[in-house]
Amino acid sequence: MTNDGRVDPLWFDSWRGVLFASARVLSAVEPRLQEHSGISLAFLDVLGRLYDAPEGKLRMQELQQRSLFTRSGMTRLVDRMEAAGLVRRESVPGDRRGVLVAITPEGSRLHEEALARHLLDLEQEFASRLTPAQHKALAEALSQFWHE
Amino acid sequence: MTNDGRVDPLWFDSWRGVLFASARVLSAVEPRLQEHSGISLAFLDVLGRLYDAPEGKLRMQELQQRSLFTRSGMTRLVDRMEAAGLVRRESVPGDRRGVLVAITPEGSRLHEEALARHLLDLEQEFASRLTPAQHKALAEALSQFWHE
DNA sequence: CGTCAGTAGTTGCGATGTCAACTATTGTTG
DNA sequence: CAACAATAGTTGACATCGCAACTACTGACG
Repeated sequence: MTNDGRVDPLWFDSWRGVLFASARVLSAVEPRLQEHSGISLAFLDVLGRLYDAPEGKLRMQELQQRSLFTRSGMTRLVDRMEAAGLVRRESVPGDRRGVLVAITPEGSRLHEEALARHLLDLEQEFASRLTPAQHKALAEALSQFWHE
Repeated sequence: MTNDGRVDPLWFDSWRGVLFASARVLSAVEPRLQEHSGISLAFLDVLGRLYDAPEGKLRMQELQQRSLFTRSGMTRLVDRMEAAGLVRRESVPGDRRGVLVAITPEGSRLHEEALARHLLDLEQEFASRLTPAQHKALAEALSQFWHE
């Protein structure tokens, strides 16, 4: 039914590769993170950003913009992380509308442990399947999608 | 707070590239598909598989295995597509447990139109940002993730 | 043949995420 | 400085998806 077996343009396999690689690796790695550290990738992602931030704090706004979530999505994510004791909401000095999200000591500890294991999982599911030259090529070709 | 600015192994930028490329391109392209053709990427994906299948029919099982959905997810997806008149459930001759999903004429028409536009969107958001050599490298490096 | 493990698909329930509307606060402008 | 647009974040209603339990049917084995 295809218009003779080859509809796809030249770049299509490259797109499919990106799509499937991310989906397959994520679905392999996320359950393990959940199992080992009891958190989702979204949690780890936010923990990481706070961990790397000055004083371990960021505004909701900043968290949201650097992530793949919407504002309301970030609100709910932080709700859950706060309920789990990993972050704390604080007020922003000088702007009573804003909210500052601060990582707790428990959040920091969990982040360190979870990230270490997570990197091992990623190593196995993704990194080890490509050569160093391939990693270099991927990084260069695709950096434009996150580098701003 | 990072253990001095560089925790990440060498392959990390390559992974981040894959992750962000897929997320950013999807979130750019999906709303446009929705707007132009009124369907989600999941719909288009299933339509495509049926369109390319002999007689435009596949079993639930086959649809599910070739996709990124679970069995229950595929049940619900097909529910919605059937409600929209794009596919029809039929019985499998010789196995009364099974369900055959058949694309309708309306589904075929929609697929043709939606895919054409979708490829243009992908072209713009993904393909045009890389050189042919880069596409070739990506395709070769990442084909292992979908090529079964 | 009758029993019973295995397979196909659906469904209830809960988790997660979006959109649009809302509240509260800030900033701008005549 | 009063009025009003803009910004920060939250909330309610809803869509989507996975897991585990369920139904129905098939096939293998004694």
